[in-house]
Amino acid sequence: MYELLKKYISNRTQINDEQMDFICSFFKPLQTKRNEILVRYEETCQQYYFVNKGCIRIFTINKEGIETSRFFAFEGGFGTALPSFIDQQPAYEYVQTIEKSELLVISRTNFYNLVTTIPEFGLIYRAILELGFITAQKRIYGFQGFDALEKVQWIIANQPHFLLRVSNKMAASYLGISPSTLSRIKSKL
Amino acid sequence: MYELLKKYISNRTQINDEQMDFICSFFKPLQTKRNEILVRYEETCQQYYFVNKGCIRIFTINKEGIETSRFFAFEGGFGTALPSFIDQQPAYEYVQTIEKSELLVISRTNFYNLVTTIPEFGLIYRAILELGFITAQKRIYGFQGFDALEKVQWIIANQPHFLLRVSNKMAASYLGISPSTLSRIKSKL
DNA sequence: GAAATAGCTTGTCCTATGTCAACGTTTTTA
DNA sequence: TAAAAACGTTGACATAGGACAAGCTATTTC
Repeated sequence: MYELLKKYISNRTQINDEQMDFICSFFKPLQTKRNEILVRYEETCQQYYFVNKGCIRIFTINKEGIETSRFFAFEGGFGTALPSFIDQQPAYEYVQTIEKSELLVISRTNFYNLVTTIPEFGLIYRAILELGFITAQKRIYGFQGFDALEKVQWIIANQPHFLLRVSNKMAASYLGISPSTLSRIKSKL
Repeated sequence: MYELLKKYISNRTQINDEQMDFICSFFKPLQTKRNEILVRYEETCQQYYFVNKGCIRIFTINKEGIETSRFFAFEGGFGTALPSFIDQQPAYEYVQTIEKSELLVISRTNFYNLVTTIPEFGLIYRAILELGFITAQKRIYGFQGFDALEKVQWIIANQPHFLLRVSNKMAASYLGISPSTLSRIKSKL
């Protein structure tokens, strides 16, 4: 149950078994269904999710009803409505499992307690933030000034499994192009 | 010289005068000219910059020669080629002062020493990363699916001084629209 | 302070991509 | 397993905004 999470942590910092088990004891298993919503728009996010199996999607819907996907967390990754989790303001987004999934959930309180009391876990959080920041930057760079074809090539180069794993519609809403355009581009390679 | 920096720190964490002075002692003043480059493409970034006066721009140039501006730090803000600073890979971007500026510079080594040894400074770094992440997210949301007019309205709402402070060309390259389009939109409000 | 360089504005034209619709296929539900 | 719903593909059409160029203005440099 905790193998992936332990691997995630031990890959990023040195930590003894006792502390590892202590950390894991705050993560509770959660089974979810396809398309289950974990955090709703305007809800304040109180949990951090680790994906053991399945996939989490973070997305939003604007006033015209258009969906934008912001982030996908697959097996072995963390995901939540991080801006809301951090500053405890209502989320401008939804958190959803797009497949039947198996998650490990930690409450915000316990998460920040671990960050504060266990320096190694503080490092983990720092690494999450650093990586999140770098990923967001790459996405801005990756998309700004790119046409639709270049965006698709970019995602293939940077996240090879992405197009195989998520639906056309969701992929298009992540890339900021219409499903029709994505479909046309894929048909030409 | 150090007023703004001290204000930045004391606004974000509790710290005594002695530690404050200790922290400040690692920041060295640097005068720069208009359009001076501080970090070049493919250089590995070794410094963090605090803006006392003037303005830092982070930007990149793609293979077709098109500039994209990623971030502007004004008086009282931090800026650097953060992805490169964090992971010590060559930067895919430039750091530049777009006006005659007065900076306070700290080396990466000293910066991370402070982060590690002074918990309050660790909190400052965490706050920088959290804010950077949230800002990047808002930008992705703010721009995805927006047309040119909406982008301009967005920047006016979120950074009211932005269009007054930077050139049309740079503003356009930040918004991901052409200078012509920005000019046309501004003329209609 | 004159010359040169860079930036801003605005017109014309053109293309990439969105919208809409029709049809076929896959997935879900009962 | 049958019906319904959602999704993917493709065609026809419309349009936002980019490219380019010309002229004007502001800024820099010497």
